Amino acid sequence: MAGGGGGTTAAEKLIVDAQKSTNQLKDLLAKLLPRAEEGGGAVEAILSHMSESLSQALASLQRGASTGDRRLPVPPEASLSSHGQSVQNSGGRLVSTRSGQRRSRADGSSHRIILQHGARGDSYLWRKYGQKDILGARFARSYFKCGQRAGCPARKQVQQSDADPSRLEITYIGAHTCHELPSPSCATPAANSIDDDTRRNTTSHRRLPAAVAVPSTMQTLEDHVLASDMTAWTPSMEQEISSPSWLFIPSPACSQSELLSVAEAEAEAEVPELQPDASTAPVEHKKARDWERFVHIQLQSDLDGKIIPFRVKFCQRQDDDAVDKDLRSELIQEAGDVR
DNA sequence: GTTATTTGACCAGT
DNA sequence: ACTGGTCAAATAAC
Repeated sequence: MAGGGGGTTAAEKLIVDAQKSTNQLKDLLAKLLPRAEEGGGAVEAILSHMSESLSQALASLQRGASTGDRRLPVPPEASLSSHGQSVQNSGGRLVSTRSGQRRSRADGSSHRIILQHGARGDSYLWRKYGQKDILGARFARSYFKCGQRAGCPARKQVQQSDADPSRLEITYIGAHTCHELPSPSCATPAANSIDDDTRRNTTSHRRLPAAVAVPSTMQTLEDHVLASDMTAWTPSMEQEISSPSWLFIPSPACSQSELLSVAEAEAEAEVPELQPDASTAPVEHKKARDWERFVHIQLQSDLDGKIIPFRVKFCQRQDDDAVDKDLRSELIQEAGDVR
């Protein structure tokens, strides 16, 4: 690990925080089981929190002991949201007169997460605003802005790994300022309480094939927990994957291209599986009431390139009376595998 | 008509 | 000069 004792301690606290969130997820799922559609948004919120905590943990590790327990630096809002004025060039095209289009990420506010197939990403709503071929890379890089609330400076870049096309390398840049917005509302477009911005941004649903917007496959608690989405999946990426195998929870936290590509993939996939890593295949009891699954994620430092593997364990113990479902979730750092 | 995505051009850091 | 990041017009989808 690049950091010293101080940074590591801070990261540990954040990871514990993430574990608390997963426990909340357990409670919510148990309570909302009969009304799983309404509960989906709250689950999304908790998973978002988990993701955020992990992100901050990584940032702490990157900073090391010298910086103590400071929070993630938030990029100056103005630098991301003020784009200056535009003028028309000779061809009639609007040419921006803004300055500072390209921003440095040397402030450490970025971090990369590598997701494999089946691993769940964050649950924010992202809007794609660009795609770029990168020199020396087989796959284009996609650029996303947070679309959850206007003005949120958070961005992410998604690129399919050259070495392992089954991996998505996701770089998060900037902190979300949309936390105040209750995610459950975001995830339930039908709710009357959501504000106009949110309602506008959740209309990506309308472009979905109806069969995917409300998939009949999402009927059980296990389905919800095991469901995975690809948070930055573009059609071009999808074409490169020969055998997609994931199930999907419809959520406004995905862009149109994400939903559509997953929809197409879902049509081809026979059985939803969550086996992102064959070396630690999940112990599955398909028909039994007890089951457990693992989702593997990796965090990679932008500074030293170190990859820190984690796995999230979901398991359920259910009594024979089938009244109390005991869904557990646990975040586990996979020791001895930092590289 | 509205909204999201695509894509070529622009801009700035290296 | 090259390259990556962003903008915004054009296009697609609904």
